[in-house]
Amino acid sequence: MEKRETKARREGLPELQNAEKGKVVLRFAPNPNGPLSFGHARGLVINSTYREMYDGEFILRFDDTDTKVKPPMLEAYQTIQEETEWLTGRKPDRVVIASDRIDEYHRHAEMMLDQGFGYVCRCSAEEFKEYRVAKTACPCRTQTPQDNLVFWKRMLNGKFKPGQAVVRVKTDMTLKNPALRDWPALRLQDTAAHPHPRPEIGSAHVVWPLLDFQSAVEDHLQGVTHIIRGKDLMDSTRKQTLLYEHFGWTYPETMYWGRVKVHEWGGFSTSQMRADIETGTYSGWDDPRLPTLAGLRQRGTQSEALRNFWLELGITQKDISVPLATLYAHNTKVIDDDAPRLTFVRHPASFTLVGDHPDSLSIPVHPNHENMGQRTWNLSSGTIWLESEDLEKMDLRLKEFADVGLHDRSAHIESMERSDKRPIVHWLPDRNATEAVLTGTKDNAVFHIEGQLEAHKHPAGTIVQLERVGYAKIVDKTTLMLCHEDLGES
RNA sequence: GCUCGUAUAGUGUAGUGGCCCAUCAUGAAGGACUCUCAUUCCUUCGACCCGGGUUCAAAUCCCGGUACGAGCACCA
Repeated sequence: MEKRETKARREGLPELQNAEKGKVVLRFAPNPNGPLSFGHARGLVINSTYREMYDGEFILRFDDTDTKVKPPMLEAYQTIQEETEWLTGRKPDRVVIASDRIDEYHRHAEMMLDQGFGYVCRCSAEEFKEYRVAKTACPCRTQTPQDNLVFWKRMLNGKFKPGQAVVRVKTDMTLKNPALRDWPALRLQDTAAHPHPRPEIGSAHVVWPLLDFQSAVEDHLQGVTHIIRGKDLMDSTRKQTLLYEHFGWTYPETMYWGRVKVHEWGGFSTSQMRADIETGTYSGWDDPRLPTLAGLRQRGTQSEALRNFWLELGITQKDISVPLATLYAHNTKVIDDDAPRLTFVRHPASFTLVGDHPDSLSIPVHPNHENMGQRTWNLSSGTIWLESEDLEKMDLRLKEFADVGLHDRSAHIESMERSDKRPIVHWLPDRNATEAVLTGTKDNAVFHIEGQLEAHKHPAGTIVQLERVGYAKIVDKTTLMLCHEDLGES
C-alpha cells in the first residue's frame, strides 16, 4: 500500500542530491555573444525551478572571457537579464560578470603557480598536442614555482604574444582521458586588436582565463552547490574536479542533460545567426523564424509554455529531437482561455446580404467565458466579407447569424436558425472590418496573407484566436503575427 | 584513434529487482460537446536496442555487441 506512492508517476523535477532547503546555490552561465536562444531556456528553466523548489539562490553569470572567437555583444548583457526575468518570472538573486573578476582569476592562477600545481607552458598548441598524445611531460612542466612566477609576470606585462605562453593545470600526463592531461587554464589575448566590448574592460587585460578555470574558480567563490548543465561539459567537470583537489575544495553536485534538436530548426549557432542578421537574411534577433527567445516571444510564445516544455523534457542525458508541435501544444494550453476571439477573413470576397435581418449582432468574445463580454457587429450596410476558399459550397451557415445561399455576389438569407448541416463559416460585416495582414512562417520562409480583420480594441501584444484560422499576436492596428507555424498557406 | 556518456510507443517522458502483459503527455484515428478546422471530454492505436549472464524473479544488476551523441581548442 505504501509502495504505491513510490511507484506513482513522479511529478516535476527529480530531487537534488545532497540538497538542503535554503542552502542550494545554482547558476546559469551564458556567453553574452548574442541574446538568449531556445536552448538557453533549458538552463534557465531547470536551474531557476530548482531554486524555487529548494528556496535557494540563482545566479546569472556572464561567461564573457573570449574577445576574439566569441566576442561578447554589449547589448546582450541587458537583454539577457530582461529575458531571464521574463522567462523565470523573477530577477536572478545575483548577477556575476566574469570580465569584472579577472583580478580574482589572476590571483588564483598565481596561487596555483606558487603552490606548484600549475605551470607556464611555452610550447605551441601543436607541440603540446604531441606531448598529450604521447602521454609525456613537456619541458615546461618541471620548472620551479619561482620560474613560473617570473614567466607569469612576463605574461601579465605583455612580454609574450598570444600563443607563446599559457598557464596549465598540472594533472597527470598518463590519465586515460586525453582531454584531462595538463589542461590549459589561462591564455593571452590580443585585446588591443580585439578589445572587450565593455568600455570599462576594453584592453585592460591580456591574460584571460579559459572557461574551465574561470568557471571552476567562480563556482567556488560564489558557493555554488549544484551545477546542472549539458553533458557536453562532462569532461569539464572532470577537469575542474582535478583543480578543486589541488585547491582543497569540494566540487558541487552535478547533473547533465543531453542534446536537444528541434525538427524544424537545423543547427543554429549564435555566430551564424549574427552573420545572417547582418546580411539581411533575417530581420533581427526577433525574426519569428529564429530559435531565439526574442523570436519566440515575437510570435506569441508564452514564458509559461516554454517552462512547461522544458520541465516536461526534464534532465535526461538522452539526446533527443522534438517537433515544434510539442511546444505549440503547451502554448495553446496556456493562451486559449485568455485569447479573445476575433474574425479574420482571408482573401476576402464581398457579398450583399439579401433578406430580412437585424441591424446588429452580438457575439461572445470567448465561447467558454461569458464574462469576457460581447462583440457587437453592425449589419446596416448589408455588405459582408466571405473567405474566398469557402465559396465552393453555395450553401453556408454564417457563424452566429444565418443560413445563406450564394448567388453571384449576393448572399440570400434562407433561415436565421440553423436548418441543416451546411458548413459553418466565419464572415464579417464591412462596417466592422479593416484591412489587415497576417504574417506567418513556414519552412523557414515568411508569408503574408491579406484579409479583412474585425475591428477591435485589443492593445498590441494581445494574443487572440482568429476563428477557424489560428492563434495570432496583435502587432499593430493592421498587422497580426501567427503564433504557431503551419497554415497550409504560402 | 583515444576517452566519456546514452539507449522504454511516431515524438518526448515515468519507472533503480517482484505492485509493469509498463506511467503520463503529445501524435494519429474515431466519437461527444460546441453556430470555429479552437477549447474541453471520452475511446482506440502504439514501446522496454540486440545477445549472453546473475536471480525464484530483470525495463531495472553484470558482461559483450550495435546505434547515436559528446570531449580530446591558447571557444563557451
